[in-house]
Amino acid sequence: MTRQHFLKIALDVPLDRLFDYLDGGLEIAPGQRVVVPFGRRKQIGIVVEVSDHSDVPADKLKSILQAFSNEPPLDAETFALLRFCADYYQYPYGQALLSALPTRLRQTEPAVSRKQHVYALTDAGRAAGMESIPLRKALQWRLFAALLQNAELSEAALAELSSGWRKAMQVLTECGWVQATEVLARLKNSIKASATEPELNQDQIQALQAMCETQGFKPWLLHGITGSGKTEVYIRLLQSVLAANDGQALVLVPEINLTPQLEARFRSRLPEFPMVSLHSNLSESERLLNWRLAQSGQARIVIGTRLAVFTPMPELRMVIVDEEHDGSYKQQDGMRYHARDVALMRAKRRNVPIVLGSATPALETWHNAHTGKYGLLKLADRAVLTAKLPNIRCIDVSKGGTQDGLSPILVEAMRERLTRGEQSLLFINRRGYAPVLLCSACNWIAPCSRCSSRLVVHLRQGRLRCHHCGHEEKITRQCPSCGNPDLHPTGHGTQRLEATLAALFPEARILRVDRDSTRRKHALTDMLTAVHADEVDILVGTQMLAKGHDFPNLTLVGVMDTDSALFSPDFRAAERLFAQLMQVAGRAGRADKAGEVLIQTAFPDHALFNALREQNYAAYAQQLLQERRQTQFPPYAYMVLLRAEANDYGMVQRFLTYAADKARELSEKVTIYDPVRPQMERLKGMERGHLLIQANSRPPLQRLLKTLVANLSAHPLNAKIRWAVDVDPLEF
DNA sequence: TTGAATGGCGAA
DNA sequence: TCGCCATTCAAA
Repeated sequence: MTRQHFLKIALDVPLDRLFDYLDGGLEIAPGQRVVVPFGRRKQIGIVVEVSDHSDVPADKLKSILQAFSNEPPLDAETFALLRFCADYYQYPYGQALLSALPTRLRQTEPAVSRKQHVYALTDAGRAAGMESIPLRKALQWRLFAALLQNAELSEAALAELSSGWRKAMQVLTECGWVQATEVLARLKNSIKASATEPELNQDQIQALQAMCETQGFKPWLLHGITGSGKTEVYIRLLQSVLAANDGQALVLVPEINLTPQLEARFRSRLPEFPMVSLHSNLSESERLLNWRLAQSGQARIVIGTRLAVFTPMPELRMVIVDEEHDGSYKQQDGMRYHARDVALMRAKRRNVPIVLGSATPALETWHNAHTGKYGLLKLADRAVLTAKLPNIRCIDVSKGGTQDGLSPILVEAMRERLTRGEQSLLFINRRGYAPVLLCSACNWIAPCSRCSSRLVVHLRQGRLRCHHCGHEEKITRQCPSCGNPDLHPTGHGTQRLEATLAALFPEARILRVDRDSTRRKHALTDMLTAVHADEVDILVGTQMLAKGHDFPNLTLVGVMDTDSALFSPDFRAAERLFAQLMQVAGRAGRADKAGEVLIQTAFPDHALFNALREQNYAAYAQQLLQERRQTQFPPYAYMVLLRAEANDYGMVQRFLTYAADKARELSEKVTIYDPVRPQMERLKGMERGHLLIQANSRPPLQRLLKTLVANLSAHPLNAKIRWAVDVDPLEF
């Protein structure tokens, strides 16, 4: 008689335990994906362990229905990493594990990813040229033209050109002008590089030397301003780490927008190392394919957004987290992990180095670099020696003097750029026309019905919009409170600024870049291309423009209104504002032209601006850290936020009060504050509240949370309200 | 989370 | 007493 095996299986259910199943006579290994009966439905599960005993009564055990034995199993390292995360972030293990997989692997069907191809012109095609395509075949023309511009095009890229590309491409292939290559094959024999290697400066050389000398786990903070050549350091590092063996490297970037840029640069400089990207804009099948290529070790470089931090990589030798201070690394629902922190943990468990790159590191990181926990490497100079740091000045607007939000000095500076044929960028962090609709008679302000926020005026569409819940209504002419027909859009948004500028500089070509104007697919890329082609004189945009884009002809950056962040109750507001302004300032004068940054503020003497003028992150960070130490905020304390929301605040309050009492009863060396309402009290019709828990070290917090979460799950209000534990919260 | 089981309560 | 809804509980 064969020995009975019990399978401990992780399921996508909100229960922090594994479920035992019988193997049904199948040969099953840990890491295998299986289909099991659960209640009265089917569920996908991952076998975590094969054991020869079970504590579950025999009559309760069921057999698995199906096993996907031909799929490569999930490795032990990934299990361990997600087990750690599930514990640390107080999230059910099964859900943590399943949510780290591509969607295709979370379905009960076998996961097939169709073979992907890339297309490139053949020599014959190149020789034949565009002329050989019949004039009337417009689509073939477009495809051919695109292939002339790009060495190769993926199916995804082609699908963006036209949905009917396959047929036209088939004709081109049959003529022998175009060659299709399977993606896997291409991974093995990549195209040869043509890009030249720039000379390194002294800082870069030293940084590389330091990093290459160490072995095993070592976190490095690579601190360098925009344009100081961080990317070049990454490239050289990847070269040296990957060339030595069959290793893999993981590169994280904050936003999808930034992956193509970095990817293109890596591809041209590191052609010998097959690379895949992972982010949520990929199609399901593409994501699965890339994930599998990483899992099999064929992809040597994986570049992706936060979700990529969990990608199985059997030969992982190095991790890079670019713009490590960026808040996008924090997952804001489900398992609320911070990808930078998970990456650090992963590197530590794997015993490999990790590089955190930033011009304005998170204070947590800066602190670690100064206590010696991380190695600190500075890139002080701009890598291109001719490029100068921008000149940053504040314009005092405390005594008014602005017209439609613009000060004469800023207008004059813009006029100068116009006459010189250079570009200006106005940075304003408010989209829409005006942030409020105000009644001049009774001071009524148009509110959102579902959130505790104001409706934003979108004049062109004639609508009022809530930027928090998406609620929309028509602009009212009459005040619903006093009947006064004189409602005024008040304050300035991107649309209004655009209109103001159009009136001020009728001859200028103005482009607005915000979430509204870039909603269309590829809109952002098209706009950036236009800026590069000098088809734009003045750019008006939100923080979207702050990140990662290099505009060589841009010599003036105007910053409109950031004062609210100076006095925000959020203790991280100043840190974030500084990072943001540094980043926008970096847009000015990157090539051979000196840039100028003008900041309109009513508080020109604020310490933040003083530090910014000198581009002295270190000094300002030191000051902020001192404040944090005095007030016992992170990084001098560890925080956990218990968030709760329900239709009725009474329930939220009862739940949080219970939680607070319970926590106080359980706590050792932990501070429990009283439940409070967040800045956004109501969101999408839900009344919100939260409870802050704080301690000087992590272990007591973790111990408390474990019991507290178990208690709360058993609480009668558990089902009635939505609640979540946010460990190391960024937003309050 | 989902789905089944339980129990309260108004209508018949 | 029936049937409907809301609440509670188990899931291997």
